[in-house]
Amino acid sequence: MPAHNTEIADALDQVADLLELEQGNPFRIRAYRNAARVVRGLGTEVASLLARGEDLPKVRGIGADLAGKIKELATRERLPLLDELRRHVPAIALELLRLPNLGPKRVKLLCEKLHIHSVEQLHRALLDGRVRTLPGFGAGIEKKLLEAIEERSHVPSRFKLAAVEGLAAPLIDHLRKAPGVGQVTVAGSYRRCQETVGDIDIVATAAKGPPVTTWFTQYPEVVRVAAAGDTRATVVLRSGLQVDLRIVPEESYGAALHYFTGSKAHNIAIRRLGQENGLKINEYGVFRGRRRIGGETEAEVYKAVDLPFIPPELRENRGEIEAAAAHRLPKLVELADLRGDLHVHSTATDGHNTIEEMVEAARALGLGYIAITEHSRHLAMAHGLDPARLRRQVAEIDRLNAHIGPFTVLRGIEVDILEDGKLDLPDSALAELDLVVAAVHSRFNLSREQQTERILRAMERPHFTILAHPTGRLIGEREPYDVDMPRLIDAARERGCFLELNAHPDRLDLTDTHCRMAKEAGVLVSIASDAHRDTELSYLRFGVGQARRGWLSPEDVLNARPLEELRPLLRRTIA
DNA sequence: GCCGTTTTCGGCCCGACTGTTTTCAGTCG
Repeated sequence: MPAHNTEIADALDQVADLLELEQGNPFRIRAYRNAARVVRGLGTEVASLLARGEDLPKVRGIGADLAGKIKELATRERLPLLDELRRHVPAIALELLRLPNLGPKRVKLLCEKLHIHSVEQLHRALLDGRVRTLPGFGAGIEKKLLEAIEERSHVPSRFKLAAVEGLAAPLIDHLRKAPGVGQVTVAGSYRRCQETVGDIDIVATAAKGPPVTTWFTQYPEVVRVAAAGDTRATVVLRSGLQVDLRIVPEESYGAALHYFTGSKAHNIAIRRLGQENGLKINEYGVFRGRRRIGGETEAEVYKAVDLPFIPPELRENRGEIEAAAAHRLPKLVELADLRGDLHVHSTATDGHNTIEEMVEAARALGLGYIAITEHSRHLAMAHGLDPARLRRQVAEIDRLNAHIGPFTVLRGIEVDILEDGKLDLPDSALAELDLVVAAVHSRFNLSREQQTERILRAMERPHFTILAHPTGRLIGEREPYDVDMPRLIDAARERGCFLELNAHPDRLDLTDTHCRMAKEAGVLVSIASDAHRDTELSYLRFGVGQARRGWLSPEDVLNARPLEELRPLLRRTIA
């Protein structure tokens, strides 16, 4: 059984953790972390590359040794180095490393001096006052660790974008009223539109920092102030979300925003470029010796290293720097590029608004068309449509289209893909429609081979247009079902059908790397809201964020096309 | 562990905050 990329990446990260605990060479540790990140973001499974007799792509930072280890993990699923390290380091050490304020040094002390073997034991040792007797520990750290252990059980470790949006907006409003504050911007993974966010980073400008950090820590939602200095502060909100604020002078705004937007890997690569050109780049600006040569805007930071501006969503050090240097950055899709939405529900099944209400909401967003795609009969709990009810809905849509003016409702369905790969409605019913969105809603636990075959068979059906939420995951709640995405993408290209990027903030699949694979294969992506009520059409913004992370341009997006260009593409799938 | 138009050895991004250190180590981002 060859290993998946995520498993390879986890193993490499674990090597890094273990080396850290052994206080190994920090640059060696970084090399392993970097390799883990590269493998995780790779479009293709390493194991299938090797099975096809191909080699790993050449990536800066992965030399002969790491490439060998990655291959070994992919094929043999074992790594002698990892086994060896595990023998030296107790398993609990890895777990303790995840706690705040515990790094390799303190973890080592805990294990060696207090013989801690579980988090519960640490908890007891903290309560007994044994921990504070160790060098480097004191009452302060004791308190923080106790808080962290007690908090751990009931706070989600990562937050979905939609949740963060709701928490960040009022905080930003609060900060804008701080004494002497200028700009206030959310940076970090939130600005990069990562699908989940561990904490939020805010960059603010002000001539004097302390009044702003004080104002910040007095925000009513703050339950704990983890740190507060003159220019930075960290708090935890009632929701459990951690917020870091950084205050810089106005002339450093761009450099600070760049620095705190990350990603870390992107920043390291940019700083390194600067260094090669004799520059020092930090959060205060770009410096040649002591002379500051830029940093008021992000564009100045990039200009200093001879690059054009790189959009935040691309900043993962996954080739964007090389692409920028070669002037081959994609022109990324924007929300305003979307002309319609190809996955929308109504009250006919499990939606909460009528088709007319959904049309009004779509119009208000500036869209020109939506497809009504109800569930099919197999999804009984959603009161899915049978052929007769579908026929009646089609007639209703035709009547509606006659008088809603410059807007079109497309006749669609979200048909279930049954376990054997058949679709839940007969071809005769599907033939009446403008498009058929097909989805897996059952039997998520099939083997990779079976699940892939099931979907491939469905794709062969004559009216199959779009594969909805292609991995079925619910972020933080349900793992994706096991499916060979490269094979699905290949099949979609051959078949001339499309993949959905479901914009619901709980789903957001395709993932960014899968979007990029689809783009490279020439398979168009439908960014669709899957709205079940009128307010959810605006979820398209999350889909666009994910699409941008996947390097998609307007021409890669099915519903960035006006209706007259869309229709022939949809018809092409009616084989 | 990686890498090279200064180098195949000796570098490797850079700074803030905390605590218990009384001048800085550990941790974090």
